[in-house]
Amino acid sequence: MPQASRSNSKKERRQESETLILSAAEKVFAEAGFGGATMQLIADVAGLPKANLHYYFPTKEALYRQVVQNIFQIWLQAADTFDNADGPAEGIGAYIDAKMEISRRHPAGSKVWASEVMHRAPVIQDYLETTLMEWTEGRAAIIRRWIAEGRMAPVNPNHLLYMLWATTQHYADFGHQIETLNGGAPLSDGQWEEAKQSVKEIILRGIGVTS
Amino acid sequence: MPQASRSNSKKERRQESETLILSAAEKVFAEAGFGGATMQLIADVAGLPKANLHYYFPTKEALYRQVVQNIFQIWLQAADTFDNADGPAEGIGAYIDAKMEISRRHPAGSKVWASEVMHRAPVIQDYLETTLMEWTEGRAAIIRRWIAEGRMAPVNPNHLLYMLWATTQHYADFGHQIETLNGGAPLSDGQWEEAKQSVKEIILRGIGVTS
DNA sequence: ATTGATCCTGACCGTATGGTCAAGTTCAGG
DNA sequence: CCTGAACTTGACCATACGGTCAGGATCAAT
Repeated sequence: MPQASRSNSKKERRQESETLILSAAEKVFAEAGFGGATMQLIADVAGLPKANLHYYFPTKEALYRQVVQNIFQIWLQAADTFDNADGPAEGIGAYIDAKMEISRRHPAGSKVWASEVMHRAPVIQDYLETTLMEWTEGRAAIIRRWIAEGRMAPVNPNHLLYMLWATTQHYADFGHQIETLNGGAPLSDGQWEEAKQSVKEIILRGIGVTS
Repeated sequence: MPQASRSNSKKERRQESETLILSAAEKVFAEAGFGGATMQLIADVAGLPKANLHYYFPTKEALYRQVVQNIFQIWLQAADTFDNADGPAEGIGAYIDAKMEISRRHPAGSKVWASEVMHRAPVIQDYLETTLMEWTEGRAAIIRRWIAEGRMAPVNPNHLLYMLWATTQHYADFGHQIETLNGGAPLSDGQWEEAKQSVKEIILRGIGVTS
């Protein structure tokens, strides 16, 4: 009988190897960019021989594509906070919290995403045109409703969303700059909290919401 | 006698060649990243043989370094608007205008800068630690003074600056995403104006300044 | 017209990279 | 215990890359 209970079934080991490789790849792609990353370095970080990587992912591009898609999923997940909200203060506030948390927990992923978009999205252009487009229009509609209901100032929804993305992701993508300006030390727990509060405070007040 | 009046003196031609190469390099580095860019492609874009590039710039890294330094100069130039201002509305408003204009006019440069910082600033770390650090502290002091004078809300100056950088540079670095969400078309003149106004409106209101 | 310095470039070189492969190892299922 | 499929990996290959160089072209100064 198949040993479903054993911790290392064949399927599970495959899953583990893929996760290990994807995690190493995310780091290396974030630090070196797609062009600067090498399969050898990813293999070293993962602690596997290079040929093994090509067993699980046929090409460097396939591996990269998987990394980017994983990030995109996390990115979209933060959307829930927006939908289930009662109003702008709660919805946008929670969205900022969620995205700041992503910047803090997945800085490498954020950088890979930024790099991909900066280079004209060679592998996820279709996602931008479909999923992201729909997501954006949906949230813009919610914002417009809030405005119509007089619950926030009449601002352009798209530019508000861009500001939310820009500001929150900045803490991951430009984390090194922030760290340098912080005297070379990563932001402490308290400083992260302060960052989150600052962003929320300025933006919420900026759209006429008194939290 | 040296032909100082002739349009193509030796010095001028050297200058022209260097500018041509730097311009091509900026484009290619922005589109492919440092690792993905090739000297051959830069040469093709510049319309010169590859060996010629190595005559003016000994290595790929030296060329890249020059590109990054040029961007940094433009970046710092926008600071003037901050210093010569009477108060937060004028100072920060003008700074946003200036940085939005940079995003519009130098999108490639902005991307190169972003890429450099994202990759832990391998070639301009010293600039971050000296020039940028001083610049930031100087502007933070101005903001603190404005706050003390009761001319704006008491916000953390550093996080305000990060927000200004993030939001304005987003329009260059993530221009492709914005373009896609705009139906595939670059922002029109009017849309750029709207973007600028939106950013200024939300941030100025967000820091308690009624422009 | 001569000359020396600067500029230009095709051909070349060593290396590192993405990817392949064949021979071996492991292991679930019978 | 056998067997075949899934997995692992050291050795290898073709290519593309950054960089070099020798020889020629250009041109300001005399």
